[in-house]
Amino acid sequence: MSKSNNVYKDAFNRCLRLLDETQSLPSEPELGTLLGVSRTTVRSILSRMEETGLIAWNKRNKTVLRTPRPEDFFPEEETDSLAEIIERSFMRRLLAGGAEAGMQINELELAREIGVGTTSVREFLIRFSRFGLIEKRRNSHWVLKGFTRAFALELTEIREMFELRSAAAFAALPMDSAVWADLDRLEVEHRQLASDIATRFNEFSELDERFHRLIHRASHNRFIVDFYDVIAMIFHYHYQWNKAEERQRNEVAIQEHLAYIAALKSRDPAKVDVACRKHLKSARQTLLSSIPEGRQALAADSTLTGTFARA
Amino acid sequence: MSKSNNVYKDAFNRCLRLLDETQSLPSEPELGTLLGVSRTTVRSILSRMEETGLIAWNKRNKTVLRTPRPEDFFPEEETDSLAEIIERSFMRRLLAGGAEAGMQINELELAREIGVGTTSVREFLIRFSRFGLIEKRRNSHWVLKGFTRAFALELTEIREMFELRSAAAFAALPMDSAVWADLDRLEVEHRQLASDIATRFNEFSELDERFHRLIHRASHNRFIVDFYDVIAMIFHYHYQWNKAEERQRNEVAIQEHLAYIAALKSRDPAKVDVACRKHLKSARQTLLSSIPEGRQALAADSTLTGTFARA
DNA sequence: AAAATGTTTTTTCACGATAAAAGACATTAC
DNA sequence: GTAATGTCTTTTATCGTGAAAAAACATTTT
Repeated sequence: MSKSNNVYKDAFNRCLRLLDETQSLPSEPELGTLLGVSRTTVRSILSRMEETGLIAWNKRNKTVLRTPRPEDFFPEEETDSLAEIIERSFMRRLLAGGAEAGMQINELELAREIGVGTTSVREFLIRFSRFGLIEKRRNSHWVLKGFTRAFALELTEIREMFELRSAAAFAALPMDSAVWADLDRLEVEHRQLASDIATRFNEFSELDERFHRLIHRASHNRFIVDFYDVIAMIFHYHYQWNKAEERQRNEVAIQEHLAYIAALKSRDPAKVDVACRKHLKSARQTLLSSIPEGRQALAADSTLTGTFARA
Repeated sequence: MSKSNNVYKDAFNRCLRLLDETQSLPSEPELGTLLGVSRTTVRSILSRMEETGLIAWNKRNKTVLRTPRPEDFFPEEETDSLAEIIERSFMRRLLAGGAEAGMQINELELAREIGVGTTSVREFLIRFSRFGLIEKRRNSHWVLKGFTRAFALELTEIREMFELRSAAAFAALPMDSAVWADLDRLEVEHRQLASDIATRFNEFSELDERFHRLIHRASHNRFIVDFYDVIAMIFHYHYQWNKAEERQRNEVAIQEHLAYIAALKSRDPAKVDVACRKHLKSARQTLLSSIPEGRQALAADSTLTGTFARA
């Protein structure tokens, strides 16, 4: 199968939405920049749009012939990259239970079950290893360290260290820095979400990530910025499986963020420290409460074979 | 070529040294544990030892027939894993000059120049990326961020944060913890090295790593422990290219370590903090002084093609 | 029966091959 | 002459394959 053309399909779908909005298409290089793909892919997209009668295309003249219909789009599941597919599949197994600490991870089995080559699985595991949840035995298998309370505590310890430092650096930024405008925009978004919380509470996780990434960026330290990837990954999946009291939790978090934002705007280091600590403390509580100690197999079908096997 | 048998060759050489020392060989499983390889590899080793007349081997009876000669050993360069070969080769290019920040890294070219498959190079780059020196453009090439002053500052910022915390945790460890004995042993090694510094100054880097790893382990935080890999990698190569005043630098560092050890043994948090800061400060100075700002191509042969190409 | 050796199966590691996607070069249009 | 389009080349992403190494199973020895 060699390589799927998901880049093309995903860009095609995004291009359709663009077409729907603007009713016109720019030049090939411009479209490439807009979609984040090369001209080669842009031209494939335009070819198909011409074939399916969406546009008339002759050199620089691109005329929109009709509005995109649902059936013009590629199915969403065909637009995911292999890495995304593998990650989702792996995380589902990890969180579905039956994945106890110390178990072995079998590359070949994982590859077969997901239906991909071993190379892709290997590369995924190497990339994933920086999250601290798995570990490689030299010349041998991977070992699952498990999504345990210890993991959550170690993660939050670093997070708190990094965020306190980043927040302090943020507050010390000169007033003419562009971040203050970014912060203002995020504040507005927080207020809008707060007033609409009943219907839009599930939009918080995305806003949460943008907010914290903005703060971490003020550290101007690549290791701090990169570490947020670990936090983001954990929270991403955490939000998916822990839906209990989601609305209420998010409501509280928004208020904490607003207090945090106000503290940053005051540029008073002591106030920033207090607001940051308060928010981090409740974030830690939320995460910890979703990891019962002695996390066991939740499903009873945990057999001795499969991706995760007993050591 | 599929896969080299470097694991076997390396284990064979180590087994020869063992044979030379003990004049006998234990059972197959025991030997496997000792050498850190599987029984399959152990049996291959024994087979060759029998063939080359080193031992007589009949089931459990392994009789040593003669002492290993230099020509019995596999050449050292055949015992390196592919990952090691690629890393060394990559770092040489990186440090040899001509590798400016922003340059592209070409997987195919790198693979061809080193004489290995692309998969191995890809996996190396993914693993290496956590060191913060390179960055991947989605669906495209890697970008070299460069071994710059900024990098060194960001690295040491985290290092100092982590080590101060680890040192504090270390000092707070109960007296019956096994680490105190480890610390005592390291202290002795430091004193021995200090008295022999004229001839053995180049042994310091290895001792340095063991000392700092012991301290970091007291944090009981996998992210802190893992981060030391980044520091160790940088210092490893740093020691190789910056030989200026090596002896004097190491002499100073040993004294700082001894003061640091004394502070830890006092278990007085304030003293630990002072000693730790002092050592970290001079470690940072040493690193920074070896990275001239505006680090340019040192070699004149930097062409527009090759592993690192101008963006 | 515990622990070794002997044998077979499975998994990891590394490669070359191939389609997708990016990038470079040549040509044309404004 | 700048910026687009048209064409060709190179690189990246992914797979299947095969040897090295690990692991599992069977048999023998003490």
